[in-house]
Amino acid sequence: MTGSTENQQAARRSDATRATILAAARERFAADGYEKATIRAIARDANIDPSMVMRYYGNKAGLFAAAVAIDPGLPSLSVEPREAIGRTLVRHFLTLWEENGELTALIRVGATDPAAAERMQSVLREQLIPLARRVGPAPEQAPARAALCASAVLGLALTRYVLRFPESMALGHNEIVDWLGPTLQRYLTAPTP
Amino acid sequence: MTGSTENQQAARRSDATRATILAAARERFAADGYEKATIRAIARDANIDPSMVMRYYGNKAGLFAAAVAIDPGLPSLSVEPREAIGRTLVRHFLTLWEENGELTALIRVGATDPAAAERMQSVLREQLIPLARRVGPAPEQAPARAALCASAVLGLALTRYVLRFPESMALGHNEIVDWLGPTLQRYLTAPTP
DNA sequence: TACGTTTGCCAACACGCGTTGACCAACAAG
DNA sequence: CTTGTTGGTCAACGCGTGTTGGCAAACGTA
Repeated sequence: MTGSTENQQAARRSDATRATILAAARERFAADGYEKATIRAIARDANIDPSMVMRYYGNKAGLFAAAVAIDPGLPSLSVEPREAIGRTLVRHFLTLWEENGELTALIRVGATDPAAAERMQSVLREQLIPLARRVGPAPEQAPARAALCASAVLGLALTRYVLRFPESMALGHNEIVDWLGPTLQRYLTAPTP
Repeated sequence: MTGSTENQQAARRSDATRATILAAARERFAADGYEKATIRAIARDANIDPSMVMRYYGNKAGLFAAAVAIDPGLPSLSVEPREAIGRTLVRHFLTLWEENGELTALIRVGATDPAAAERMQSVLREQLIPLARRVGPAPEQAPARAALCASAVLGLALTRYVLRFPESMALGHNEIVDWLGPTLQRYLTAPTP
């Protein structure tokens, strides 16, 4: 409450710099992981001084938190036919992954940083498990079924976007949907084997 | 040739230290990744001086290379019935992963180090693709089918041993084989969807 | 014009890193 | 006992890191 009429923060002159830093940070974290993505390198990419990063984001951990603060919300799947959920999910994750590299950064960093790993786990807990509970046969199996789906999707992301196996990068979108779709469908809805 | 009768290297007094260093290095690399697993920390675990690591392994890269110098050879699958390859493969990888942590280290480091990533890729090329070519329907599809298998297996390893999702760690061995077995079986042998 | 705030750059700090070379103790051979 | 080799410790180097505080220019306002 500043007493002024403006309720939300006024647009500051430095917002452009803030955004530039954040964009450079996202690229560097996605490409190099946490330790190798140095503040100096990010600042060099953004054409500013390293001390500006500290001023605007506090410290390196704060920068990373701001860089990966996105929410990969699942689409409204309630309108989908139950037999197509697998394919729809794969398509959703595929486009999600290709259009913003924060998710690649999250895997790269999560491989060594427990905090980032927990952030990924929260997506599992708050989105994938509830979905499995809605569409699956037995509610108490939802965590296991969701975990299997996560392993399938993250496995593809790992080989394709992180490790960059040529054989995995060569797969076309439709090919991936055709192969992984039935897998997720089975993990979610098939009876216990 | 030293002129002595012994042809192969004699057992040296320092072999115990060498082994201790290597064991500590494996644990640290698996737990922390390449950058956070410092030579000083590894030496502290092994109760020796950091300079010994340099003397015996040259430099940090050499230490890591020695720590992950293992060959996850596939068992002789030619004797297996063709319909059980999926389940057999899953069981094989599962035991492989649990009894030596080098593979976890390889994923953790491969997430940020291209050299380690290439080492993983070589397993795909030299073992999984030939297998897919032997058991699959169309030889030219072998790389794609093998890449899908790798994504399934590595995805489970990622969520279970690297990110350590509780929901993934809670899965029992038989449960994993029952769910992932048919997936690999389909990736390897099913007709193109 | 004068003044306080914002935006940015520069130089430096303390720290931990990989790595090196000098030095000492234990052992084997003469 | 003497001598050369091996196993191991210690202290230090150069470097890059995250982080800090001071100072100069640009800006908005009166």
